[in-house]
Amino acid sequence: MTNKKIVHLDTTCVANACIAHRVRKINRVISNLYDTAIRHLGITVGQMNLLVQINELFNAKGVARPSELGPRLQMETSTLSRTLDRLRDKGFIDILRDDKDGRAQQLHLTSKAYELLRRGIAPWEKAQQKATQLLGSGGVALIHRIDQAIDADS
Amino acid sequence: MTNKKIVHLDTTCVANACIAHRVRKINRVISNLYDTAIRHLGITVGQMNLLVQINELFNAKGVARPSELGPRLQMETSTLSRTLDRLRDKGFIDILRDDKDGRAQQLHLTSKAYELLRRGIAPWEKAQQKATQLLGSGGVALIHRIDQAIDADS
DNA sequence: TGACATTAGTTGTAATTGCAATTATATTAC
DNA sequence: GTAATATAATTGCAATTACAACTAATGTCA
Repeated sequence: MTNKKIVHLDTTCVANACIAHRVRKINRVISNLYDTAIRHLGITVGQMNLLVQINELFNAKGVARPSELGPRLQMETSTLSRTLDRLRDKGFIDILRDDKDGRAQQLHLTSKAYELLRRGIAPWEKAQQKATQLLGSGGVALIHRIDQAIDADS
Repeated sequence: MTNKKIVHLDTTCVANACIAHRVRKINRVISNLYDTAIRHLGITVGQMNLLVQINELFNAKGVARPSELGPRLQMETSTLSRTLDRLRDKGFIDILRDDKDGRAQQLHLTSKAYELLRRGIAPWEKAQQKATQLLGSGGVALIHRIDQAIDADS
């Protein structure tokens, strides 16, 4: 009297092995950690990271363009476009036409954005600490390695 | 004549270290891989994984309820609720009231869902292979460990 | 039994994400 | 120099995600 149940389809392999399933789950948990930590600033992790990347690009090259942010973040142009709109509507960036190239745009952080980033660093660090605890130092190192592999691949 | 540029704010630490930034980026790339592989089936990775989890729960316990899927996937009830609605609208599941508990529901895969899962396994394997190549075998193992750490934490 | 708390699920609102199709500008090739 | 091609960004559509506030049913305890 074993095998009482009729199993219509065995999906254990997919269930146990699927990388996408796990990555998406990890993403939900980690993103939530940071979103919760900075919610009181009226911004999400995605938005904060975007502001940071704009700042990095600007500091490194003197100019930040959407066309460079997309590949850097492995993000669709359309997604980026609308996230930038939202950041502009919230007063965190100015979106200017590029003189040299009529198709392109230049992104500038406003003083409100600098202020926000300054205030955001402490709560970000707390979330980062929790995430590190959750992932373990090996996990964190690995996330960085995977990230580099993805950049190299693209 | 070094330091020509005025750097308003140094965000290199956040830019280089942020775990959320990387996890979200990895999620975009990996999810895309699977979505592309199974798009012709008219379903997304998220939906396929949900069907698989419903099947797993059903095979293991004889019944699959939303209230068990949420914690299992680290997903909000509200998100789950609407994803299930969509799967029902597409004809992949039946959502029945639970006799024993008037608040709860029982989820049943339809034959259309079983058919879909059978056809989905081959493309899933191809995506899985690409993902494994991208992450490396050590990477895959660590993703699993992180996933377990998250489950243990909750 | 009846009040209070807990649990299961839904709905309003908003952000993130991507595909497909489109507009507008710039570049290349002939 | 014009035609074809490539690049930058936007918009329509749909799915994923979560918080907050809600309804409905169950469980507790006094």
